[in-house]
Amino acid sequence: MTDEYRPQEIEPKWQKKWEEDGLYHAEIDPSKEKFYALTMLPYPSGDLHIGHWYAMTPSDARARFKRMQGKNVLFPMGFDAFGLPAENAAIQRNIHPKEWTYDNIEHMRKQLKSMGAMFDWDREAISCEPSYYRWTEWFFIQLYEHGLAYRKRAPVDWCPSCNTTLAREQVVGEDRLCERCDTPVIKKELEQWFFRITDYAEELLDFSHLDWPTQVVAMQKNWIGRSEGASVVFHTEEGDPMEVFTTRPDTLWGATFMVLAPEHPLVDKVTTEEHREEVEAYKKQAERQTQIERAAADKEKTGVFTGGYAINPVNEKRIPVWTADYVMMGYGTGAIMGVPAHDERDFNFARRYDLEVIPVIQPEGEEFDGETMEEPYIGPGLMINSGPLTGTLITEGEGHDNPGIMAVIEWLDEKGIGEKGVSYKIQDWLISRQRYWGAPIPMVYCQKCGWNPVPEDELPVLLPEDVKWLPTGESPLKLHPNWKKTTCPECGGPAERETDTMDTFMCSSWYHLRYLSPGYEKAPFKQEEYDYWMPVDTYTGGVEHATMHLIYTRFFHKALRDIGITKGPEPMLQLRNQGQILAPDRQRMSKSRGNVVPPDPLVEEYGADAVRCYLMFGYRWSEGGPWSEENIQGVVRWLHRVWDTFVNKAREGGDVDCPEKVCRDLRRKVHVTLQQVSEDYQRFEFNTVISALMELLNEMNDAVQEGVVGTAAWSEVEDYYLRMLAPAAPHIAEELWTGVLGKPYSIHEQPWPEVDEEATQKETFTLIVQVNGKLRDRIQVPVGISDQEAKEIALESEGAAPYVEDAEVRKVIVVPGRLVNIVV
RNA sequence: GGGGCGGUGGCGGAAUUGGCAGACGCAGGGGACUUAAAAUCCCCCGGUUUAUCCGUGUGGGUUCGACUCCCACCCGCCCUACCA
Repeated sequence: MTDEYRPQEIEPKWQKKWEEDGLYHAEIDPSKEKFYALTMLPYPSGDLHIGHWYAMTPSDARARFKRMQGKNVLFPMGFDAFGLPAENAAIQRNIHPKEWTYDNIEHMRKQLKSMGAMFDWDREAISCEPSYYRWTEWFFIQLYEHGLAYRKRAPVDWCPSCNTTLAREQVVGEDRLCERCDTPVIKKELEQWFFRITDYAEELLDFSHLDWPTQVVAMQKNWIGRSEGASVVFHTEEGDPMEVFTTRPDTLWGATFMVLAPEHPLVDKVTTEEHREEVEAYKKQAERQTQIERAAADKEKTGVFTGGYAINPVNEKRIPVWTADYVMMGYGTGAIMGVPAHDERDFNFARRYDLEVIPVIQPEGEEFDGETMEEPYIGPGLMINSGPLTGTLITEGEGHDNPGIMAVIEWLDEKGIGEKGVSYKIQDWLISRQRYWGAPIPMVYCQKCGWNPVPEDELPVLLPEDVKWLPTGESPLKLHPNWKKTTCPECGGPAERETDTMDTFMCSSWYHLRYLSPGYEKAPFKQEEYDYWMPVDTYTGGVEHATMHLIYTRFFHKALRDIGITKGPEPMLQLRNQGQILAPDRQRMSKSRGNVVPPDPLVEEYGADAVRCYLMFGYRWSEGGPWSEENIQGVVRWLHRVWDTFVNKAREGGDVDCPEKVCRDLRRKVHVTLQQVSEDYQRFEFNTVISALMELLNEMNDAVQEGVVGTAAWSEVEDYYLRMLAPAAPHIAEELWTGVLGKPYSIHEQPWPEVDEEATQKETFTLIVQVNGKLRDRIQVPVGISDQEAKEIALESEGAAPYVEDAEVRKVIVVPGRLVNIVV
């Protein structure tokens, strides 16, 4: 046994032994309570980043803590292995995406293993394996057969650089840039496959079964974007219905114009010959507008008059129909009523084009004049100029929170003009990608029979290996000479395969299920595994997935539940997000900035345990912060001190008589620490886990000076210390436990210690003496002291005396076991 | 514009949920050991006019007592955005 801590020697040794012994392999055990701890799987980009360590190693520590608490813990790992970068690498370096991906996986698996995490590699799942994507395809067919997948021609966001369509979630910012390459996105009309996630919008807004961060809940609510109001049908003068959605049906009498989105199908019909040229030009320009970068500040509303008119159904008023690009085809019905007196945008538009402004909501004590008002009025008030509903009180609040609006909707309903309506921002999930490296969409098109799914016994539809890497903009599958040629499952005649592949979010929507039985060939998972392990108890990962993966996977679970494949309301009960580790310069780490901190050299120099512990200690886990090579030294020193205490200091002595008080105090400290550490692991407060262990070590070393080594108290402290340390620093804990103390292998199979409540009790405490709330004295007093005694001690205390002497004591507050505050 | 999170020493961060502000660590200063350095160990470390002092972004409030609760505001980060 060396007397010096050498992580480079002990860490690989234990990793090898743990793996040989299958120490972390999880099996169904009905006698134990299960715990499914899931951490987001990496994309095999090539190298593990310190951010992966930050996300995964504290998650590992917590999974280990749960295991020691007696839970049967499943903590799996895999690779989200389909996706664009593999294809980009293929084009750039002429290497097959499969080869690139598998090389990366092999390398990253090795890196992951250096964490010393309790990943169960027997359950590894890789989404680009045929045995995996066979089931991704199968799920698609399930959704298709239950009416949740459909095909439609739609204007889609298209990245001209990546040559692919993008989901709404992958288009970022005002400039509408591609999430991956920052190229401005353009619109393109294509036949695409969609999932009906909007059918689940309402249910997705129910977070009552979830313990998720408020931030993520807020982001999802925002993303789903539910609005309550009314849908009202206007008609053009020619009698064509024009449905609008409004959250303010109470302002219907103030509608002085209509606006259609430029892409609205009715625009052509309503436009008069006189205005056709102008409207056509505007439409063209609007289309281009989405293609060019829009200046951020330019919010000026533009539009053109179509020459057509509509009839306001509430008062038969004839109002002009305009088209303008501030109305979006993708939200509501793509048509709005313009109420300039009570809407910011409508107001600006009306003033610019000199349209009538009629106020119909009036707060007390105000009288608006449509001609002269300088800004719209958005607030509450009484309805005026509103026919039979004049005088209705409109309060703050939307939909059913607003009785006045509800009264209006009821009236509209009675008259057959409109009805209660709900609108969502969320759109159906577009899953088609014109790419090679993804799971093929298992559909076949026949001239005679239309679209049909590939029969289940023919799955998986395999990707062809012999493809050409040309940046053509078309899917390599489409260009392949014969891959798409097949026969119709219905009539047996010649047919063609769908050449698009699926969005990789489809693969990651169910990976937590594949871990349950990764090799299984009869179904995506074994039922008994599902019944035992699901749902996921704790899910950890980055907040960047809040509106994509985390909505998709909830939808997926709910859709499969309705089909009869999954069970329960939600797939992941508890979610926790780690923050982000920044570069030492406080910038986000990126290859282009060249400030990426690679974990491997750190592991090489300080050991995995030190890196793990520093990532736990140096930050509030949910916040993150800049990497600091300076600060890691504190943790490195601490681990060396731990080693020194257990290996050197504690092996000497034992012949000195140790005062009983030292033992008692040390026992108290260890049990108080145990209390805190248990709570902090539970709450994901990893920084205070480590600081508590540092404090305890400091006290242990003080006690060693007093001759505590050799006592029963010391044995207990040694034992408990290593158990508490084991989740955070699994290697050194194992070495000291098994190798130095000679206790039974493995520490990671030991139970978590129990707090001895009695040992945590103190005999004395520090009584705080305040005068008028200011600290004046601290006095050691016995624990069970009465309020009266405490009061007397405080009044007579040296520190308080000068302030109390010539003053009148008005009141004395006693907080038992804590303080006395004298009010003078 | 809307939403979320946050603001505590030179730095990372604690604070039993309304009761000793600054735990633990980094950096810094001093000392011990050493021929010397590293390592290690010990001491100091919010400010100042050194005292009935000031101090948790700012200003108010509630309270015997506020980093913690309430109101108003300022700043930073993240998400989202012509949402009808």
